[in-house]
Amino acid sequence: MATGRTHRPATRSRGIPEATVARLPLYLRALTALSERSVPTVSSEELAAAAGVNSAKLRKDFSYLGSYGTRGVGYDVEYLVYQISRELGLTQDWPVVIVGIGNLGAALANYGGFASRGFRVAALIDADPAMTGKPVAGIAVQHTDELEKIITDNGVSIGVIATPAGAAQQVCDRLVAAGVTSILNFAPTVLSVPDGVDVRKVDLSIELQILAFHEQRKAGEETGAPEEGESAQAAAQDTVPGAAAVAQTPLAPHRAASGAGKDNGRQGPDGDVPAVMPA
Amino acid sequence: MATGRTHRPATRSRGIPEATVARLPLYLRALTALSERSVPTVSSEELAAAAGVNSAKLRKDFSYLGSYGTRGVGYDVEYLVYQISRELGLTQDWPVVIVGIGNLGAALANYGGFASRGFRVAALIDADPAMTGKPVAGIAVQHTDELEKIITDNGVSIGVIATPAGAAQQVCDRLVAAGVTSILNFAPTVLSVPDGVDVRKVDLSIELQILAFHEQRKAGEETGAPEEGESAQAAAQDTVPGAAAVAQTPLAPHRAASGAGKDNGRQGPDGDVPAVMPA
DNA sequence: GTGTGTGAAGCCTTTCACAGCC
DNA sequence: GGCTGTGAAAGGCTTCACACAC
Repeated sequence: MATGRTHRPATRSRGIPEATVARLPLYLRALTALSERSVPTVSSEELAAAAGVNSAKLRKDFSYLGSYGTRGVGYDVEYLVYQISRELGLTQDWPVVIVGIGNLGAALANYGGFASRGFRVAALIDADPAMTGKPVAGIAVQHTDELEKIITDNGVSIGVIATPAGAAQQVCDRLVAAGVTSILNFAPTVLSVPDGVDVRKVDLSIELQILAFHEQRKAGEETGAPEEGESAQAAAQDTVPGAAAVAQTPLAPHRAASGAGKDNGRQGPDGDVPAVMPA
Repeated sequence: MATGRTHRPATRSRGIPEATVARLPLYLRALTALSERSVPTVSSEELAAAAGVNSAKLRKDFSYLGSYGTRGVGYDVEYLVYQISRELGLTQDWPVVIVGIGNLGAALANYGGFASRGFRVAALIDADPAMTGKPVAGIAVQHTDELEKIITDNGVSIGVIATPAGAAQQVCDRLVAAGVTSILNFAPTVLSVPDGVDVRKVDLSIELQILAFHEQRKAGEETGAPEEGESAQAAAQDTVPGAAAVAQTPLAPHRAASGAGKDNGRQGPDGDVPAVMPA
């Protein structure tokens, strides 16, 4: 590795840390809310509170984008909205396909936040012939056979996989072969993709398990041995007093996926292909 | 801060890094798959590939749990499954309530991975009287009025919020007041919670925006100025050759939430209360 | 020989604290 | 006086590389 990033003239550097990128959408949402309330400017302290981070972090984050604030005053809301949108690439239109129109796929298709952020559902795709033609969220579901054509015709570069785990790798391969270079994966599988393809993973089961871990710890503390409980628990507390222990959408290590793609044809535990993203 | 963690006799230390905790479910899933194929032992290299991480990280992670491997051989699959399950608190039963039975709530209710990991859907709750009594995933939906009673009667400590953003904070407050201490939030809002309550956030819109950011960068590189593109892109590549740039469920800073709970009554952009988790 | 367990090094992220500009 | 922008310090996570156990 020995990546670049080392020194770089601060001139609007291309080198925004992943952790910062992951928080930009948070700021953007808070700013959008302010914008709708016609708030003209906001301080780092206020915005940070609205976004659920601390102000030092926010200022540092913004410093990677440039100097968009005014000392002694704060940030211009509209201007920041624009700058962050541009940085995130939301000023352009991103056609998206959703593959796997089960309960989850339907939920995603109905998700209002799509359109408002530059994303457009270009197509819904499902392998079940019975689904073909059925309208979901006002869009007729298309059969998997059409996948390649849909991707090409619409110039889709972002795909969402909401299929059962057993189908995910195969769908992924087809998406990638057809030209998709970013994938949001809801199936509980490790996808292996070629170089240059981004995959992000959302996994309900994992989130719950992490919660259970902390929950268990709490229970253990109040009951049996208080021991030296400080570690995880105590580290909480941030800017605001009345709030703690919240893990916001965390940062993204941006690391490589596994291979071992072989046994991906296998299904997880549970019955065969439960309604939505089996474990 | 100056947290503990400093030195600690390696005796099954209480101080597993958050990043490690976030990966345990990944290992557990891979191990479960191996277990079903009756694979008796596995090396760090193999398991790491199956889980989509590199082997050094995996070994380091396991070292926080204890020395469960055998040098020159590997790890006993069944034993590891048990140890990780125990560590995550999955050997006990966790009753869970899901609040907000729209498209997403229904998807979650139908999610097969619940039961198989020690989680049990104790109740489905929705504010719409028309939903009350309707069976979803074999469970009759109950009205929000019953929320407190349900929590208490079932000893629920984990709640899932799948309501529109406008309702999330209020639901959260009621859950917490009734005794819930861990919340998985699908609504695109910053929840403010009292000390000692864990919140994890899953947000589709944010994930897509992060993808768009990288996607935009790719486009910029191949088209206009190749500049000094290496930064983000190059940092990819891990263990396996044929795979890169995957951001697996990232680590969790485990930080405090915002206040500013005031304007949470406000709705996001988009129409009013779209089907599922509006932006 | 093989593969784990782990100190040490390196990198990234967060936090601090204050100079500088309005 | 207030608030941003940012070096510097601190902390945490990942990677390296090798001793050690089987």
